[in-house]
Amino acid sequence: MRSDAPSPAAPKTAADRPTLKTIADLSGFAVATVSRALAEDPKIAVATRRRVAEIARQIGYEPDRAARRLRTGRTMVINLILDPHFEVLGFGNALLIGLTTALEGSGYNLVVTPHFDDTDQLAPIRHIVVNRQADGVIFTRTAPFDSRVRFLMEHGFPFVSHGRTDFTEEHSWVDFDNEDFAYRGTLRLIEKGCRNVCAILPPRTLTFRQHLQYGFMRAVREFGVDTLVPESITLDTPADEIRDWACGILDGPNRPDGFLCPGEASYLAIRSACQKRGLVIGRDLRVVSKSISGVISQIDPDADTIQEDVEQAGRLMAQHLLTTLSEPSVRAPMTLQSAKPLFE
Amino acid sequence: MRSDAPSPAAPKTAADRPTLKTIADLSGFAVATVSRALAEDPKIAVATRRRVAEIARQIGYEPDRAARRLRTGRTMVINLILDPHFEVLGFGNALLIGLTTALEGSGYNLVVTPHFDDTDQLAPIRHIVVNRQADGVIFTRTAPFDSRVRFLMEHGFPFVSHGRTDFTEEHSWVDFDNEDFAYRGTLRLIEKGCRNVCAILPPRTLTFRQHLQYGFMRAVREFGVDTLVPESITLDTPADEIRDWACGILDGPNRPDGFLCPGEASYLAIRSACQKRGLVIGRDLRVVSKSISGVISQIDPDADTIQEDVEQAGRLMAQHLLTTLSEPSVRAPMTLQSAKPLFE
DNA sequence: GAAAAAAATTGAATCGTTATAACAACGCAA
DNA sequence: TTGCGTTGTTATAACGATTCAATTTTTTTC
Repeated sequence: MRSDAPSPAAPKTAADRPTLKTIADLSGFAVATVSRALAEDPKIAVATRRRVAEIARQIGYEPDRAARRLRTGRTMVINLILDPHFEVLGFGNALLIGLTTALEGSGYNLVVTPHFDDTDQLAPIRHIVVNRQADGVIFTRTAPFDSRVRFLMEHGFPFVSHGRTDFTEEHSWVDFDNEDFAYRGTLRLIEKGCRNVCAILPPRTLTFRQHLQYGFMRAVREFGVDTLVPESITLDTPADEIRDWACGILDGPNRPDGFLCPGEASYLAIRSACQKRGLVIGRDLRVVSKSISGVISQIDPDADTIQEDVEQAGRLMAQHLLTTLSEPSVRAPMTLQSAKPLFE
Repeated sequence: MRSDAPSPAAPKTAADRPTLKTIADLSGFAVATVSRALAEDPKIAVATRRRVAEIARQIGYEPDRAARRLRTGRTMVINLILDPHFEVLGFGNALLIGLTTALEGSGYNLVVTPHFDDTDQLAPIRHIVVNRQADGVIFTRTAPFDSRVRFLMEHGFPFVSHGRTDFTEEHSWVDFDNEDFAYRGTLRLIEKGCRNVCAILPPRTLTFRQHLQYGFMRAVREFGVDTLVPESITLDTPADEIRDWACGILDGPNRPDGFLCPGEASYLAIRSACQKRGLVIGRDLRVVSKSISGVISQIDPDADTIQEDVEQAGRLMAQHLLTTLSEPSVRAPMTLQSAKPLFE
């Protein structure tokens, strides 16, 4: 390593990064004093604190994350578990933007971990908890009795889930009011004259299927219209499969005249099927869809959509987690995002 | 916090996380020996290495990141700079998936940092370099004389950019062959009979504008067709502005009969304008677009698109960075992703 | 069988921070 | 003078890994 043998200049970056020792030497105080002064310890004289803070500011001191983490055990890391369905149009992006903006300036880093093996959802989380890789965890697509939630609660590990559970013990979550979305969306379909409405729902494993179903059923019961809830088709079904299925349905004897799509992908699939069958949405049948990225209204300007603000969800989740981390005793923060009124 | 007052059992998780000391005690070797054994130091007897490795495996030992980082200076972190235009449909997601999959099992963590202040692109990177927050950096939307690239090269800090620069000194990058895309896309338009083609280009600040322009101009010169390259409208222009502009153009005296859209958003905007003017893509005019998320072919099954594999770009960038990190002496890896042939 | 060489192991220092406990220096009461 | 609180400051010991420079053990050589 005789890299700087010939060249005299070129000071290696960050080789001379300031530490507490630097400030100690500069100020004349001991390292311990400097540390406590920067921590605003009341046992340190106010004059000293000011002096030290000033020097720290001048030389651009920033505490070493590794040293801190080693000493205190706090990682200053929040881990987002990226799951296989993250790729749903816009959802992941929006969430990420929300998370990072809310975390900005908090001192916490967001690390993103994938988990593509659906069979063992717990693995990445167990790894994080057991090996202390983060101070808190964030994940999506929560199940009624989610194994991740159970594990994290058992271990007293801070987390915020996107979506609720059916556990009795409280935990922090952020969720979109899917029941209200489904209720109002269905009402809308009925109001427009639909008498046979179809809802594409998430897989049975996910909690928000229940919510959507409740809202949907509540609306259809009130008005006594016919329904169709496919068994084999869910929000996670590949687009072309949904499309083909919808084509079949549209050809059938009693075809639905209204569709409720709790996701953009399913809307596009239905739309695709209509195209194939020469049907026009808004004339031959009605569709109400959730809107996340905004593509839908760009494609079909007068599509009936209800906006889910995923970026806000991200911000909320980050804020909730920060709260939980700073004051663990407080009640777990929970937020239900309301479905904004339909655009008319 | 008197949670475990009554219960005697309940071993606090990870409180007894195994360290080198644990293995040392269990095996009878010294901590130093264990450390070197796990590092497969040839000066340690093979039998010892095996013995130590076996114990480590049994008790599930995993080295402490903070301790390692403090001692060696290696953070084992790769930082992705999330920029304001990350939200472009699908791009960010795909990149993230690619990055995380390629990083899986490498020991590197991916931390995501936002940078919404377009005025100082350098700030987040300077912070990372000066404060040793990561071992390598990844970013997108590269400029011909990108300040980030210059800074990182000056400091000898490992990075991979998405997009090339005009610097003479080599550095690692991954880029889509936009020139070829533009060339072939334009040829396609001409082949379909277009005689007045319009290209929406990225802002002048970005390198890939040049590439697209070259390809575009090469094709139009070969066949001597008319062109329109808007000054005020770029890929970054908000969708509704592009739409309104396009409406104006379509109303004008010599309206283009072909559009080249190097992004999904611009395609949708053009499409939107056509809808407004009652024009049909594929009949009244032609559009060739880049496809990233796949929405386009879902909306318009017979749209002319050329696929950019962003997920692969992510994987490549991660691999390149890993290579650079493990053998810094090797020539900086660079990859030009070829535009796949048009689907016909 | 002793000296030299090679092989294997280890003690101690170090990275930058924080927490504990000890230590000065001071005034003030007894 | 002795003793006792205050009030600030500091020495020291961790946290868990790596690495240099010994040190011990084994093998080889004469």
